[in-house]
Amino acid sequence: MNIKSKQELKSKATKQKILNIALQLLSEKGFDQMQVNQICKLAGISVGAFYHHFSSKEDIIIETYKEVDEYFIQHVFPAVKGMAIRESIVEYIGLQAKYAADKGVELISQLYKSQIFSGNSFFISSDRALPQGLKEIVEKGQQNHQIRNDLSSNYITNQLLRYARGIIYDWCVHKGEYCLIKEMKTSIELFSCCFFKDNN
Amino acid sequence: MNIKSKQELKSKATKQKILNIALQLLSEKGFDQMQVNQICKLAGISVGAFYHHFSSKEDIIIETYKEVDEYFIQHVFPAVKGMAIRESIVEYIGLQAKYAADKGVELISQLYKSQIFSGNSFFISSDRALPQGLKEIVEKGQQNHQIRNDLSSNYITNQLLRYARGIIYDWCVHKGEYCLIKEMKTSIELFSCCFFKDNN
Amino acid sequence: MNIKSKQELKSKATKQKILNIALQLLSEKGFDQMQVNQICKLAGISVGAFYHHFSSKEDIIIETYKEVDEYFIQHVFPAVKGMAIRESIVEYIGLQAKYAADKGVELISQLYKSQIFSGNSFFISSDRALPQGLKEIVEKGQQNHQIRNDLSSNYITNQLLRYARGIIYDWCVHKGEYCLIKEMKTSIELFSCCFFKDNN
Amino acid sequence: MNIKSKQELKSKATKQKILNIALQLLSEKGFDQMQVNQICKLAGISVGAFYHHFSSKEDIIIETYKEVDEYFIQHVFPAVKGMAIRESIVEYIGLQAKYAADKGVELISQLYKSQIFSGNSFFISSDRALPQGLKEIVEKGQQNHQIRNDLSSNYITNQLLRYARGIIYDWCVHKGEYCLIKEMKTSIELFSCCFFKDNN
DNA sequence: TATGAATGAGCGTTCATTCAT
DNA sequence: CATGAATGAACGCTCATTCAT
Repeated sequence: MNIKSKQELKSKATKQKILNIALQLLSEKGFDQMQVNQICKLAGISVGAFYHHFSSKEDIIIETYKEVDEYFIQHVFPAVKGMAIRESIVEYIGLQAKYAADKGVELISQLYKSQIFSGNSFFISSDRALPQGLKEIVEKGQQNHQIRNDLSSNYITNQLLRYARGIIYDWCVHKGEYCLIKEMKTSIELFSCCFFKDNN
Repeated sequence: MNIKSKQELKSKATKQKILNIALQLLSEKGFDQMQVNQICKLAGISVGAFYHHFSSKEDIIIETYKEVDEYFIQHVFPAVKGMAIRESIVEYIGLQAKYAADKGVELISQLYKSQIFSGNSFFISSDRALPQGLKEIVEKGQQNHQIRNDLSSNYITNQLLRYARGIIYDWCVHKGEYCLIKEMKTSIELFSCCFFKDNN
Repeated sequence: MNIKSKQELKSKATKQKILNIALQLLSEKGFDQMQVNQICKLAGISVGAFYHHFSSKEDIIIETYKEVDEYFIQHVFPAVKGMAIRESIVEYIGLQAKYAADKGVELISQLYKSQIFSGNSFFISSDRALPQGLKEIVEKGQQNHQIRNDLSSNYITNQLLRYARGIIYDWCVHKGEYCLIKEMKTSIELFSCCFFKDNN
Repeated sequence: MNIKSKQELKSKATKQKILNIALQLLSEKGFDQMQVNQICKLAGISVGAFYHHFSSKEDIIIETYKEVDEYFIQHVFPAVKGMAIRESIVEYIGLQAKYAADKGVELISQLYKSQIFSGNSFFISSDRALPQGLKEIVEKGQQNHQIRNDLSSNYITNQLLRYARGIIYDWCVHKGEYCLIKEMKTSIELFSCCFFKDNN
């Protein structure tokens, strides 16, 4: 291992440390009440160092979504490969629910809350890995003639993701009182019927 | 009219005046850019008077909730009376969308934002007029054997409302870029198929 | 009982109620944090009623001292009548300590704290019943030739009271950790020697 | 001198500058009338800089405590070295009075006020330089058989300091109307008799 | 790379007191 | 005697971001 990679490793570790602490604070106090100063104090770094790793406070949120995408690329895509279309859609969105449940209702609530007024629209961007993955499944289903072709794959994907976000939002409003994963599975099974040709 | 009620009347008028101007500013400029000072200047009252009627700036948002049910009782219930089941459901939730569109994306965003962490769960209480009205329609549909009887009226109602809230949330995240009313109509028509016996 | 005295009784009761609640708040939160509004809410009266009974917020403090004087006139003066000079001085100031201990360290702390910057000087006024009573004892002692005549009765009285206040202040700083009554007794016995002719 | 210490030096200088100006204003106008804005304007810094160095306006008061012991170690200890016991006690406590008088009644009032409810008990800690110095004098006096041995040096020291604080508190309540230094001298001479064997 | 002192415009909020009713 | 809506000047404090070192 050479010097450069050592530095890189340390840099990555610092960034991850900042991110972890920031997310901790985010879920505890919310975006507005999470102060850059405090993150730095807890992470044992200087304010300058923070801005070396993140271009702005909001960048924390964006990085988090990148983490989600990473999770989907690493774990979800392989998991649904080879499944039947129906199952893979339910599983795919089910794993989105699992991710949210794992992160905890506090953090997810804060993310959904801050999304409403954030400048960036990373959350709903169709370019992200998460929607892309689902779109691919839908398109495969359309090629197989299992999924309706009178609606574009984009439309169907967005409908499904919006529905999923609606359920997660609902779960947040209910303060995580019910099992998100189970609820998501049932609801997606119900809703996805709208897009399949054989409704039974 | 005695002295006491005169005072009360004046007090109520002042409160309503503050509320009107505040909501005006809220939808024009957003919560953060809506300044207490400005509200007071426009309302022709002192800052102290504002804080006499509202315990904080955020209180403005909370007061708004109370208007929603009033709107439904006054306008929505009569409007859907006598319609066919399918139409009445679409219309009912469509009017929810209309209400949101009328109020403006800024105000609705604030409502959806503050719901996530509010102590009260106004949104999701089944006791409110809004869900009750929808439930009645669903039950009528079940009695007519148009709507599935294997799912409870409560379940179907909650599904529909949650889906609607999901779309409104999505509309907020998209900063009101698309027409909520049209989107809601199409989406509900799509989704409601899941609950009707004859899916065509 | 005629109408007038009924009214008077009610008035007195209201005033006492305000005073009790105010003192409760005073000891809990301190003078600055005790709000007139809150007092009124807790007492179930209007703000106007408060200002009917008290000319200002600070008046609460002044009334409290009047209560102290009342206590001394009612209970302390009779109690020390007939005692020997030495005993009566120790007893007199001892009862001051007892009063403080009864009221609790919180309230006394707040009183001592607010005294430092109060506009009124009721606390240290020589005209009050409390210092007058002690002065009489000292003068009696001087006439009996038990107490030094080279110092004025005023001077001795002030020295004793100041010393007593110093001890009470100390007790406050120590958060009432020691027994004020015992400490006061011992200390006054020690200090009062300075003013007696036969020091043994 | 390296970069780091340069920064540190500048930081310290700024903090000291703020402190000096704040204390100046404090004794001139009192705590409430001393405005953070004004401090900053006079110090030629931004409001943010003030809050970078002090967590609140009250923090100014707290910082002042730390100077007292320094003053005693630097000035008082040398001054009383070699004096006779009686003189040194009077002088020692007299210099405490001089310190208070020099600082001004406003500042000292603030100290005495905030002591009552402060978390730390700086005033009454026996570990500080101030009480330690007095205790040493008392112990020397006991070894010389000038001071009573039936009372512990601790007890006598505490009695004297408490008495002194009582007088300073009284001086504060009287808004510095009389000469604290003269009053302290006379009073300590009077009181200290209680602890000397030859009372004349 | 990293530090951390400095920026500074801007805002919500307080609350004893009054006085028309 | 009692009410309580209204006053309104005044102030402490925030905090993301920058940049000289």
